[in-house]
Amino acid sequence: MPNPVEPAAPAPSDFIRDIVAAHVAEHKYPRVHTRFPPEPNGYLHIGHAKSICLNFGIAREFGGLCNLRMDDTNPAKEDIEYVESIQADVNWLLGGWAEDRLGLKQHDQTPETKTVDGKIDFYMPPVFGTSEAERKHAAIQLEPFYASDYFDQIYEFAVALIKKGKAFVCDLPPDQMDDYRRNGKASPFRDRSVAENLDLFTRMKNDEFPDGTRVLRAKIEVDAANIWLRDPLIYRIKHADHHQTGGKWCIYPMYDFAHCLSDYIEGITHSICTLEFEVHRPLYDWILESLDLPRPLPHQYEFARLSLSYTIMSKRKLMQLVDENLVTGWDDPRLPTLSGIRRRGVTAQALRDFAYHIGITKYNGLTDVAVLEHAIREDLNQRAQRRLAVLRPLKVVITNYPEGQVEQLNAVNNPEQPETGHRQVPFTRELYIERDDFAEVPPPKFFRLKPGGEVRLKYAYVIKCEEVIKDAAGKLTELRCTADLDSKMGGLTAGRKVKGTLHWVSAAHAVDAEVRLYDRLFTEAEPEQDGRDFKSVLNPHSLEVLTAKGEPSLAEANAEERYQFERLAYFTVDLDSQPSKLVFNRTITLKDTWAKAAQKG
RNA sequence: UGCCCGAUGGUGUAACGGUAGCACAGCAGACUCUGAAUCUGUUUGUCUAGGUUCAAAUCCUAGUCGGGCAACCA
Repeated sequence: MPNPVEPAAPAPSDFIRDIVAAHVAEHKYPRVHTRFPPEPNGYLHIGHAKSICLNFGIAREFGGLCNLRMDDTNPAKEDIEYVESIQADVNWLLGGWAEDRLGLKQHDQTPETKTVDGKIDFYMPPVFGTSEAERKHAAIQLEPFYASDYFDQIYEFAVALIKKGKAFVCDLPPDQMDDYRRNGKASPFRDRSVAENLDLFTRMKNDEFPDGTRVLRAKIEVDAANIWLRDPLIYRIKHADHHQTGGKWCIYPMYDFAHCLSDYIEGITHSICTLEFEVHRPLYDWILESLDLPRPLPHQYEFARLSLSYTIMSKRKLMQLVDENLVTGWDDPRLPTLSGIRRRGVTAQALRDFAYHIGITKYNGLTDVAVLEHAIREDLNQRAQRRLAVLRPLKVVITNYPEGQVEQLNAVNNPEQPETGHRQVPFTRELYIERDDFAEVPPPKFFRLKPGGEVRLKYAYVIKCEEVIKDAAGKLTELRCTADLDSKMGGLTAGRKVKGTLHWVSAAHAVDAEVRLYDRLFTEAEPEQDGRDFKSVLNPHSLEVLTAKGEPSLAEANAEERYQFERLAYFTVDLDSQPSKLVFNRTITLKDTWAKAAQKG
């Protein structure tokens, strides 16, 4: 199959890459090391793709690495189903681009542990740059990193913090603690002795207390202007089985405590996240700086998350669409999930091009979905095999063409990639054309077929519409046309200039195929504008299912290939497709300036 | 309300004290055996007010508007 090379896009530049470039120039770190740390509590979406392309793009451009890490510190919300889908999505998006930058770890690998001069250190280096085949050959099983891999180490760090007098066990009930924090009041348990804190924290770990009765808090500043510095909670009791560690723990670290330490343990240099974590950065730094760690510390940088018009991105709301069966599942082709986008027929390449085009800033804007659509079309135009298929058939009989005759005509597979060659398309007396390509009363500038008018049938003849046949109800059933039999490629009148060219299929040879015509899921650019319920603006026409007539070669269509049904849209084989029942998803329509002109009238 | 962050055409971005550029969208045209693609042209912009400077999108101050945070979520 054609495999267009990565377009020679200029290396992107943005404020984060500028920082990394400066660090590289001054040799601040031995190696640039980023990470992509999703929580396995939902499916990845196109917003995550922006982050993946940033983190792996940086690794790629600066000769570094990027770890895939499950940020799994809240077993109540997480599930193994999500860790599996995340791995699949990341592998797909990285394929042919940055898989050699992906940092993974061996199964059962544990952090290297050292204590030097009373300083504790844990380090978990990645395995990287191995292909699937190499891994199989070496019989090593690689998997993502997990924050839960470090629960022992993170626990040790918490103990270290207690010993330094920088953390304490707090017995305040949740609502009271919130109240104290809001008002900048010190917890009455703030000044417990190190020994008592150590004892209590150990007993928390040993399952002596029920959920919610005690927490471990960092001892920073009771009335700091930044609320995240007001003695934040770093460990809570939660009696829940964890998808990775099972029943081993009944206490789990909070995000703020686990994240910076996971970054440190993995040797991350640039910890890139979205803007809402900006106010957490002082806490990120405080924890690492308080622990007296021997290796270089990671630093956090924030960028604006992606918002797309006609799209919702919140995991919770996507889950709602799935749970309420408003879509068919997480991989519904109308969803902005990576699995949905993939099923729709969008390539990883197109998504990466999109990610590069939108840039990285700290401004919370709304990206026009047209930018995405443009990236998809550009990619598919290069790679898609052209085919003839009719979505809404209208029968045409060529009255001067011999009955029973079959001509095999040469059709170009992809004019953008001439080396993909040709295929044969059968032409006969009875054909189907697109219903929309005929108008009994043509609007102005209509240069498709009309009574008495002429059009070119692609790769075949110029035909003239002689007669319009209707049934008793007055419904159009058939067109009777004559062909200029000298007008096909190489013929005497092949050079005739006819304004319109139509796609068609031979009625006798056509294969039936289910086509799923997807459109935007919402009718409004901002589904949640002014607090309106996004479900109130669902597009009732986001999916239309038809049975199309396709040229015979479509029977051999395969899932890896992309197709353009000429003059209509790009399609891909759906995973529901069977040899006995073909199913195609419409990825995206071709640009249609005629539709726009016709609408304007 | 407090704290933090941001603001460049319709949208997204670049310009790092010295000619406001690019992409998408729009519009007009050329070409076309895809009303696609391709090509050409083109409309539209530095939030406001002060200040610094020979010179400000850029630096400073204030304001306006927008976003985020104030979970035993991440």
